[in-house]
Amino acid sequence: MAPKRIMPGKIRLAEVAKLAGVSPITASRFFRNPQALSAGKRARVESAAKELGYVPNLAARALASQRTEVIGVLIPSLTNNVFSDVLRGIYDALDGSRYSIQLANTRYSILQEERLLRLFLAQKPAGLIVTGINQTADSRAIMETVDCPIVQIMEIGPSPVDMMIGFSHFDAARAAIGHLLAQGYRRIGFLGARMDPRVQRRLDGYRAAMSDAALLDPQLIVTTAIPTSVTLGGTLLADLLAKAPDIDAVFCVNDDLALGALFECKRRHMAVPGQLAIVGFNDLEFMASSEPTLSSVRTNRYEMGRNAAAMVIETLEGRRPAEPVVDLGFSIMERQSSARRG
Amino acid sequence: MAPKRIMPGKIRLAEVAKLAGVSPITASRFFRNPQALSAGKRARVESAAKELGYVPNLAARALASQRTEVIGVLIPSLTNNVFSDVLRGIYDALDGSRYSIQLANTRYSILQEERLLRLFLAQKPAGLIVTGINQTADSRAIMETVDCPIVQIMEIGPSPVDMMIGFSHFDAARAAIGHLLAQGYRRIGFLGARMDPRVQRRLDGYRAAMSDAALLDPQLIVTTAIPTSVTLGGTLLADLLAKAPDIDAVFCVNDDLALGALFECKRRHMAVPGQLAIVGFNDLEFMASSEPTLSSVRTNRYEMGRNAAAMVIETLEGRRPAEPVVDLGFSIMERQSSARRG
DNA sequence: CAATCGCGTGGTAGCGCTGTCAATATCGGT
DNA sequence: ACCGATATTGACAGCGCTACCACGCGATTG
Repeated sequence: MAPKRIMPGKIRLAEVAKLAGVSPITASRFFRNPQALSAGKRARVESAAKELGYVPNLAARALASQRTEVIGVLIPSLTNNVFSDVLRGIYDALDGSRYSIQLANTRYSILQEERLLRLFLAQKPAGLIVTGINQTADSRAIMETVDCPIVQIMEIGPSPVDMMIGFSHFDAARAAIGHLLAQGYRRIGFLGARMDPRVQRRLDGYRAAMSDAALLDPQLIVTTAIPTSVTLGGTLLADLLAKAPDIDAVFCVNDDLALGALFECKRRHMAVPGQLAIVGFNDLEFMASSEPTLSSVRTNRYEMGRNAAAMVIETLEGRRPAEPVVDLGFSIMERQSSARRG
Repeated sequence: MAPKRIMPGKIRLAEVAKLAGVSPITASRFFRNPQALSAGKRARVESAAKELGYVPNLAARALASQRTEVIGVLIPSLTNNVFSDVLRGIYDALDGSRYSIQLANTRYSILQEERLLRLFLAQKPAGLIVTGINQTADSRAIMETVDCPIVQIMEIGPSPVDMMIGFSHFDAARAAIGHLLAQGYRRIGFLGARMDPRVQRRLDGYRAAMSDAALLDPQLIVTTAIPTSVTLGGTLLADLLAKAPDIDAVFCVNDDLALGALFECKRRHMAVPGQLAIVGFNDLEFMASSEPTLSSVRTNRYEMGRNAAAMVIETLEGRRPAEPVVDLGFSIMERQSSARRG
């Protein structure tokens, strides 16, 4: 005899349909496209579902419809609080929607990213959010053939795979240097860690600004591939001071380095900004309440995540955003650590 | 005529089985329980799968087997870097395994947690990781009837739903106060934000230690429901100093508050630890490189996440951990900010 | 030597939902 | 009153995989 794996007491769509006095397919439509039903049936199905406590089986739905309601998110790091802000934005945007997140960590490796991308795509995600614009050629090719909305976040560039939201790291860094120049600083050092593509572009922005002012000097630049930390900020500043003792300011590629640099100054009894001005990047919360308060480049990370997720959802719902590339910009937060010189 | 939705060129298990010259069911077994196959067929299926680039359809698998390979994770906050360390541990532990993570944010609400729990459970997760031991009665009841491994993380308590990994916040706070007392401090303030259950237990630990030393004074305690931040640390310290100007030390329930308190001291030209000793909680990276370096209570957050995920996997694979409750402990990191008095 | 056991394998039928298309009901216009 | 167009609804089959059982075969047992 044929084995019947009956699930006793389980509430399926069929039960809801039966209670509502409609066919299963009509009940199904209620969940996917409610306005296609007449008001009467809509109400009946709704109350039947509520009464029975119906919860759709996502696996069955995914199998039958050949797509999922999962948005894949690829970020390079879970440690970096920059990404936790972005993630928070993404989760907030999806809260209450039918979509959920599948998160994966590329660890700043584009090969790892490609592997994860293939893994995600095999499960037919509803959409994809990827970090940055430096994917492998294969990754890019794959993404271009996939027919789900894709948003590249954190930065903007010339040729989006699909959509893009972020800001110009080059411009932001250049503006930060512009601010220091305007405040009267001349020997402006650069502290960089990890040196991922976006940090690299900040370095390019620094170079451009310094070069335009005829102040570029390789001695002013200290970088490392080591992941960033507050401790590292102190170490790098020490290195920089050894190479170029006459610096009057430092631009740090992130706020952790800036904080570490500040502590290093305290340790050396160097006045900030009296002897050394400091500017960070990202404008994390603590920058506004340190002593002295630390100048930084504010980036809109939460909004980036939130809008990226919103763009995916809008596209999925047929309301494709008018502008596929969104520049969220940045702003220079001028605080005590970069007060006008002298 | 019946509509056939044929998927052209798609590689299904049937294709793999055909190429390997076995039945689909044998091919299926290869992926679920390889050692049940004879060596010959195992090799044949393996090479066939590789040759065709077969990727299993997770939705079909979930539908047919009535379970998923998803481990649900409920955490209260995405912002708090304490949780990002835990998450990193979880993701690292699952890396390379067949399991994936479904993450949800309870925003410190146990009602929200209950809602998310129901949502997760409806999709039959392979396992569950939840934060803390303060669930609603309903949540607890639900969890106790579910037959998947569940790990409660961040703290330990008397009656685990299933498994548990963490440490005693009470003991940790009491030990921190014990350290300050041993260093000669007597008027020790308490700074608390958010006041979630774990922070509450730290307060209890503080109270116990102070009470044992006959030093407890309500004026020494400043708490708020506001979420924590560095800025808030400064504000709370200012409040405390207004209430009790004669304090000689502060215990902060987390490191952000401690950093904020440090900056507030600098602003007031109060020497640390000369006029005020500071001890934080969690031992985030910056605590060791501030000026002065800040004492803290080290908690093993990464290990907590990593072990929690490992415990779930072990249970799923039939190797249930010998000890269902794991105390990861803590350690007092004694640094400059709580140097011996005088 | 027959009865039993267990391993490796395959056949069959469904898991719960939705795509496709046909069928019916409703409606305005002539 | 008739026609075609539009809104609603339903029947059917199948998405890709696995649970359940059956079966054949050699090994074990008394």
